[in-house]
Amino acid sequence: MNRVATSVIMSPLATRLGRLYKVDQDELLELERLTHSHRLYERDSIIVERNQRQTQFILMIEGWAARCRYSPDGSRQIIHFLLPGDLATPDVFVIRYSDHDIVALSDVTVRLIDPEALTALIAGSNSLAPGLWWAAELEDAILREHIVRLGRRSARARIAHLLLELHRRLLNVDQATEEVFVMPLSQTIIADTLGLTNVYVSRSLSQLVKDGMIDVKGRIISIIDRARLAEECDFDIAHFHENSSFKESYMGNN
Amino acid sequence: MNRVATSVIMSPLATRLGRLYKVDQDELLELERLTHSHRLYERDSIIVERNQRQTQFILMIEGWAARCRYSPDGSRQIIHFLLPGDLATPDVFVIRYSDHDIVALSDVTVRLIDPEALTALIAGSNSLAPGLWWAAELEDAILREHIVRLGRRSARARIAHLLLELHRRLLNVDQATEEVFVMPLSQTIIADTLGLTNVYVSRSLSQLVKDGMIDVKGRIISIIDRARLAEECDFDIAHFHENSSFKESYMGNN
DNA sequence: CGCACCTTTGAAAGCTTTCAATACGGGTGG
DNA sequence: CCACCCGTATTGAAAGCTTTCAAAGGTGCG
Repeated sequence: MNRVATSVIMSPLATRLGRLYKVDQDELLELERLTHSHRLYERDSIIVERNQRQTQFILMIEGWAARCRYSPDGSRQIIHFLLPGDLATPDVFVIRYSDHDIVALSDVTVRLIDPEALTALIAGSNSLAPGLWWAAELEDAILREHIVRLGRRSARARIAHLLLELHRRLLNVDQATEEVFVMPLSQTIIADTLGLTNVYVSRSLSQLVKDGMIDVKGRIISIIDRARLAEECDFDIAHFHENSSFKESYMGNN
Repeated sequence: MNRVATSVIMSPLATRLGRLYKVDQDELLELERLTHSHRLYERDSIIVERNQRQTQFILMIEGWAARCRYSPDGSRQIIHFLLPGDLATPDVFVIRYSDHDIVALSDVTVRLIDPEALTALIAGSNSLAPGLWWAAELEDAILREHIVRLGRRSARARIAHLLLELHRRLLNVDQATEEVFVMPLSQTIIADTLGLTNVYVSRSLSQLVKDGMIDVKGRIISIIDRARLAEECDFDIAHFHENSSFKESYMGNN
């Protein structure tokens, strides 16, 4: 835990960009070698604060974080989970003040990159810009999916859908096997994500277990019957845009 | 209705970018003069279809449209409203196939711009790229706000919040007065947006009217008591990022 | 005038929350 | 090694918000 990855080992972001969006390996290495510093955050600490001036391009290396908003009554809505390889502040180039908090849900390691250094690197590359842009668009797609989940699905289906989504995202950064993954979230955090209460998350989750679709052992989730799970919540991986490539984009060499 | 704006009159997008993000007027004129074609869509027609290959940068000129997703049971979730001046396909540069539908909610006029022509224009400009990027980030902020709305607010508050948000967005493109705006949406469409039923939208909306917060006459909405409305739903315009400027961004000349 | 679409209203049912109490699990100290 | 503790998870019963089903009332337009 909290060990800082060395530069020779590909970061989770590079893994995703290379594997899923066919970004050139050598340009990914440039990204890895870019001057930067790592920073650790303990669980429950604030990585970015709402209304705070943003100055760094922040990249998730290890651990889980979340974008969230707090309401006056103290309730919290988790907007998006940030996993290893995700861009925490893709908007640092054009937005000065963050409109939400980013909090660490586990101990977290991030990389801080100077926006101007990144701009310079991108200028000398032809696959990095579309690659990073693709990663940012991927988050948008997940946000849209989250809206559908909140607006049109039952508690059971919301939970099933979230599990499948997180599993897929972890698979894409080599942090899950085909059937098992670690989800460091309390049921209260899941509730804050899905617009439910922790009590009802407990009830619904144990129903999924009883129905033989998943298995839960502490923070370890096993997908037992993916087909039934996916059918129940209308899960579709199309929105992960995994069959794209920068070479086929309008920013590629086509 | 459906009259095509001439190139000399600033499009709603240019209005927003100039006024809210301080993009240079002359560069905005370049954008207006860019080769392009207009296209009309009737109400209920499909502007972009899910899984369809995207090829054009589409700009909303007139009318309302929505990003939406249909579930197997036939229910629909509206993800985001597209108003005049909005970017319908900001992701055309890096995403090949759309993950959702864009449908016309009223008769709609759009501008179709060739992505490569836009790329060329942006390359010769220094405020257009951050401007368009800012507009895209603004949509992200609205999506995040929508998630909070769906996850953590009552039906009443969801409706109040949506009304205030749409009012603000229309104000920013000169399509509303301080108190009144036209919302060409049936209550069923509002329900599809807010994760409710049309019946309950009707009940909640008439409560807001009875409580003297708003007035509804057909499609014309009047904000009567903005303060109370905003307080009830915790509305905050910070996420519109209206006090930013490209000159203060990492892509500006700072 | 009549049809199509939209809104309103009532009553019953349903999903989820609330409140409150009990159980579990992992780490610490005796 | 066991007792204790704290955060987390589970369970029950009652209440509440929203949906469903159904029917009636409006509104605009050909």
